[in-house]
Amino acid sequence: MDYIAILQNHNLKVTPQRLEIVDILHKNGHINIDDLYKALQSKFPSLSLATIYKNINKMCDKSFLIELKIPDQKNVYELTKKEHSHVVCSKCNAIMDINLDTLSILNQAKELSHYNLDKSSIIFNGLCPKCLD
Amino acid sequence: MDYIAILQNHNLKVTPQRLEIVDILHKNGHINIDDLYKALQSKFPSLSLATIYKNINKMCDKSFLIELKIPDQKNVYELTKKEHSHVVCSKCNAIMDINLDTLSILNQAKELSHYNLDKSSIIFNGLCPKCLD
DNA sequence: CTAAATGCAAAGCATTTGCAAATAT
DNA sequence: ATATTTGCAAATGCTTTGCATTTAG
Repeated sequence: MDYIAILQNHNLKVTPQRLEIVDILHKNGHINIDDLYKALQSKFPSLSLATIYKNINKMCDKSFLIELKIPDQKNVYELTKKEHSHVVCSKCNAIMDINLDTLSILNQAKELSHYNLDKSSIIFNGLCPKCLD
Repeated sequence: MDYIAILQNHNLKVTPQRLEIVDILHKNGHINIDDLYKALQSKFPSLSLATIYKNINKMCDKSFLIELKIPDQKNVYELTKKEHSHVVCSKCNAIMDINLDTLSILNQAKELSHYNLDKSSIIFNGLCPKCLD
């Protein structure tokens, strides 16, 4: 995947730090600030948390990233992609994307609330197959 | 509603501060820490934020309260009641409860994920009827 | 009487800000 | 050449903790 073009399309200068951040996000799917920091240490020993925060915030502002607020856990970040929902393992914290029939759920919510809804944040909690054993 | 009994049922001593917290929660439906603090000032000028945090945390531990993490907003708290979802106005921050067909949504999520899910957190964003005008 | 709750001040984290030096375009 | 980004240190802000005092049961 062409991270360089993606960054440029969002008016973000292409720095080595950013490329690595995007790469880690792409490989991990979802990651929190601390784990991202740890994952960056080896390649950029001098990289500071401040830089991570600045980048993550800017990327969120540009809708390049999405911030996920998960009950009882730290916020995690993921590259923006097609709308989807999440299931989270209460034991090992594994996060998985799922594609619900969001449209019908959203319509249900619109009818019930009379709000003009455009976004949904749907998160489930439970045990993943591995932790079930 | 009998707040005293409710507190006692959860092994929480009945203090004037707690009664007022529960009363405010009951009247407001959803409230964040700061607004709760402000709302308590007049009746308890000496009440400290530490006390609020201690109480809110204890009440959450006892499943007497639920913490709601809303995208781009401060966490809010509500008295635990029958499972439900929330719609939030992106403009005035009004929060409304709705009763979706959670069971079928949960089943859909179970099938897709193969997780053994037991909890869901479903939040929608958009404009409320008032802010639409 | 005992255990728990309150309120204050201090401590602890997470996140943001300011600024000088480095880097991307 | 200019504007942006980085990285450090300091500042901010939110939440928790410790402890002495008060209060509930």
